[in-house]
Amino acid sequence: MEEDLFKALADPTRRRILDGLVERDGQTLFEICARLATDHGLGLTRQAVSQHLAVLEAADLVRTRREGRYKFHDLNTEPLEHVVTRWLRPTPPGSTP
Amino acid sequence: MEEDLFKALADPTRRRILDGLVERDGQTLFEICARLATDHGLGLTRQAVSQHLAVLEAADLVRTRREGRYKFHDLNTEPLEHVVTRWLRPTPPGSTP
DNA sequence: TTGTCAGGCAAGTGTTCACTTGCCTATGGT
DNA sequence: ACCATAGGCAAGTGAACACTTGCCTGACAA
Repeated sequence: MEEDLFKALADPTRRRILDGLVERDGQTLFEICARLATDHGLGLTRQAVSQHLAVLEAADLVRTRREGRYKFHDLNTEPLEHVVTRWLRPTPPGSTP
Repeated sequence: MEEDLFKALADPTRRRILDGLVERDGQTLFEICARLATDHGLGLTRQAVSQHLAVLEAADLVRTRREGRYKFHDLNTEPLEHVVTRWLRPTPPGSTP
């Protein structure tokens, strides 16, 4: 749903998680927790990050794959494609000199 | 702020307001109220819409200009430009056959 | 089997948010 | 002057949200 997408993007921590996944795909939950702590100084609980990942997954911004006892998280940019263009008006010619 | 932008986009009513401003720029508060009611069946109070417009204005998505007792609202798409591209990874060649 | 590591489920808490109600200001018409 | 119109300010309410704590499941190694 479109609703899930915008709600997922509304939280700054979730946007940081997306930033981290752009750098390296296939991170595990503990990796994401560590990166949030070291790179951004966010001391979040493992469950907090897990819930954020659930929201991102509901928005289809993050895909997951299990291997053994690890669960890797991959970024999916496809829902973002037609989001901004929704309001980007065709600029009238001559309005941007 | 970036925070204000994403929070502004998080609410469905505010996204409808943006949709309406894409169709016709320079709408007044009562016009926006009427369009939300007729086009989308949303029976919102004038103050509710006014508060939504304040949030959109804080995100710089809406610019306002006063003329007499009227206040016209104009859409500003500039904050949306570099939003999505933040996470749009350069697709590796051959990954989209 | 026992211990450990990665992750999940569920209830509880405090804050933020959307929306309403009530009153106030200012501009314009008659 | 009057009154209607267009909008603003502020307090209050109920729901959604972010985050925590505590316990439980499943996979690997000794």
